[in-house]
This record gives sequence, C-alpha cells and structure tokens, in this order.
Amino acid sequence: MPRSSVSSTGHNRISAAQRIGQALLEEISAGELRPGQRLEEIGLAHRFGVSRTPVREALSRLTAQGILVQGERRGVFVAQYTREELSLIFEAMHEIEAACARVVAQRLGLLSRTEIEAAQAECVKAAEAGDRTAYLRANEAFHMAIYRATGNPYLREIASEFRQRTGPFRAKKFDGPESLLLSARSHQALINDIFSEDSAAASKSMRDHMTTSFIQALKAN
Amino acid sequence: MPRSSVSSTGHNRISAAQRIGQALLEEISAGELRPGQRLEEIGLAHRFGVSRTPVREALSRLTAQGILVQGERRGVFVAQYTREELSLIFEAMHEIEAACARVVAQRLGLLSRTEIEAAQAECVKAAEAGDRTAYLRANEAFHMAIYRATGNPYLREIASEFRQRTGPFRAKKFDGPESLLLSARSHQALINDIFSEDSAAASKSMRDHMTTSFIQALKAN
DNA sequence: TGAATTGATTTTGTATACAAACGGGGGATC
DNA sequence: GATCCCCCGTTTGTATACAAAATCAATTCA
Repeated sequence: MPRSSVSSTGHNRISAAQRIGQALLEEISAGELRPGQRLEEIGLAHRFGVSRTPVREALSRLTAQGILVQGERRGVFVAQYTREELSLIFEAMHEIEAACARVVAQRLGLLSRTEIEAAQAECVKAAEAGDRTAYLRANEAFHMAIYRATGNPYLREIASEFRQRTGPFRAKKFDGPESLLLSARSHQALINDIFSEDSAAASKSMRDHMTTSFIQALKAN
Repeated sequence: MPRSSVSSTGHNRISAAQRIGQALLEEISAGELRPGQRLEEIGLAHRFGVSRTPVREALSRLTAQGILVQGERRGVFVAQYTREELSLIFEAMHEIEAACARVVAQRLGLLSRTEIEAAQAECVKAAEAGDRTAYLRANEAFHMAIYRATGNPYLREIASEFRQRTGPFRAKKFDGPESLLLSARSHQALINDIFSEDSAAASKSMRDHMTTSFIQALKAN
C-alpha cells in the first residue's frame, strides 16, 4: 500500500518493496516479462540491489492481486491463463465495468461529465490519427475517468485492479486503424447512455463495449 | 525456531503467517477485535509465539484486503469506517452481488440450482425457528452458493472478500425475528428471478435484497 | 534394467538484528 | 506561562542467517 510521498535528496521515501513492485508491473505490462516466466527472489534481489525481504513483499503483493502466481515449490511466475480462464477474468471485469457505468449514470456530477468528455475527445483524436499507442493511453484514461466518476473508491479500486491484471492481454487487441474508430464510436454510445442517466442502458452499453473489445483480445491471445 | 512445532508426522502445510491471519480474521468477525483497535506487531508475535516476520506478512495481507488499515506511523488498526465509507463499501458490495446474480441467471446448472435451494431451505428453517445465529450462517451459505453458481472464481473471490470485509458490520443487522422472515422471503423472490433465467430481474432482485439488509446494517452501526 | 533410496541443491518460511524516520515529551528559552 | 527545540522511544523497513521441506540427480540394489 502507498507509504508516503516524494523523495528529497538521495534517498526515496518510497520503500524498496514498492519500487520493485512498480518496476515489475511495468515490465509485465510492457511485455518484457512474459506470462509464464519465472521470477526468482534471489535474482531479483541482486538485480535491484536489495535483500530478499523487500522482494518477497513485492512478490506477495502482486501475487495477491493475481498478477503473479505461486507455483508449487517451484517459484513465482507471471500469471498465465488458459483461454478459459482469460474468458472468465474478462467476464468478471465486464461485470465490474458495467456496474461502474450503472453507478455513474445514477450519480453524475458536472465535473465527472467534463472529465469523461475530455477523455473521450482524446480517444477520438487518437483514433482519427490512427495512433495506436496514444489510443491505448487515452482509452485507459477514459475508463479510469468512469471509475472515478462513480464516486466510489472501492469500486474504483476493483475496476483498476482488473484493468491492471488484464493489461498484458489487452495490449495487442487493437489490430488495425478501423478498430480504433470502432472503439471510439462505442465509447460515444456509452457516454450517451450514461449522460441520459439511464442506468440500465449504461450498464448494457458498457457490457457491449467491453464484449467487442474482448473478442479482439481473445483472438490476439 | 522455524516451522517445526506443529507437524508431528504428517504434513501440516499451513504457515504461521496463514495461521495468524486466519486467527485474526476470526477474532475480528467475532467482534473480539473491534474496529479501530490497534494491532501491534511485537505483541502479536509474542502472543502467537513467533517473530515479527510472519506477523508482518499476515498483517500486510489483511491490510491489502481492506480488513485492516495502516495508521500513519502509529501502527495497524482494525478498519473503522465512517457512515459515509460504510455506505460506499456496501454499494460496491451490492453491485458485485447483483453482478453475480446476473451471471448465475444466465448460466444455471442443475447442481447449482440444488445447492441454492438447499441453502435457502436452511435459511427458511432458521428464520422460522427464529434462530438468529443459525440464520446468519445459513444466509452466508446462501450467498456463497450463488457466488459459486456463477462458475466464475474471479467474481466469487471478489464477492467473498467483500462479504468478509463487511462481516463485522453485518453481524448485528438482524434485530427481531420478523427481520429473519423478511430476509428469507426476499431470498425466495431472488431465487424465482434467477431460476427463471431473467438476468435483469435477478440483478435487480439481488440489489433490492441487499438494500433492505443494508438499511438495517446502517441503523445498527 | 528398473525402481528405490539418498545426497545435494533450491525454495520457502522464520528469526534476529540493525538503521532510519516519525512523534511525543521534557526541558530550555523568551 | 507559552513556545520552540532536541532527544529518545517506537515504528517501520531492510539485511542477513538459518532451518525445514521439496525437488532433482545420481547411485545403488533387486
């Protein structure tokens, strides 16, 4: 959990455990660490110039989040899911996202509205430019904006965790430029339902949006 | 001395960290450890006859689950929520439960059906007997049966965690005997919607069920 | 030749120690 | 009498060491 804030001079206030966890997360997201790959405590300890203790803490945290899995006496690995499992994880994620959309539709503030619209504008821009990397980032921001708009940090937390967890499997889901435009249009439909404060429609819209993107993710993995 | 003390011959594989975490969970659920109460590493270490290391691991796991919170350099405490926060936690929980009901309605197997019916039978029995403790247990089993019936371990995991997390605040929610009957009747309505495989109705039914019980919980806390 | 035993290595869990950072209390200063 | 500062205890994070259990390999025995 977040310890404290910033660094002053030489030494960071963030613990080594956090730093390592963050670094590993990034490497996993970036695909440098592939699903199924082994992570050994001692090796990581040497690599980061620390002892096993903070490494263990980082690993156990990521394991609790489902990013890593513990093999039976054979070390810790980057989580690797079968198609079946992946499908179930995405199902859970879709339900959470739909719940978020539902709540947002019920409790929509002006600020959230602006934030969501801004994020969507970014998405459209990136989609029209055909910039895949930019779209990935903008899409992330769009969904995060919705999580925040729920006004419910607990819901937001779960949704974020799922997003993180599925990151490695969603990264390659946007094949061509038309897929970006499709996604952006799907966002717009969702926004319309949310802004009209129809919670049932918003929930369904989100589920539809997620489903289409999921199908592409499955094809890619 | 490491982990020798427990196993005489066979394999007792649970670690001290797990044992301590479990023990703490039970004490919290039982209300022996009240929200806001401090847990000090060294004290627990002595109490369980171990060193700080496994205690730390147990505490950090429970902290990650939101059961405990880390005070600012003043130790770890049993999570204590304001009415506001409690309200949001329950909202999140309700959405998860609703999602489960929705999924179950879409994918209902015979086995799950039987299990849910059996759990509900127990609930009715306890409610009619006016046995509050038995009803609490039966109610737990009923909801767990629904989680399992989703066929989605990831959804189940989240739902279970929320149930655990809110345990201390739900324990006293059933005031009188008529409240038990009310809850059991609410279950029945939910079951009807699930069994008719109407996912939207099931989801709404669950939300209604949870809302009524939540209101009672809020009154109690 | 195949199976079982055993020894070594790895992995995991725990103990203990140490260092840094924060908070509070007591004393000094005005 | 109030305020400020310094010191000290507590808490937290990390390092290192050790012990048990499990895996792997090799060797031995049937």
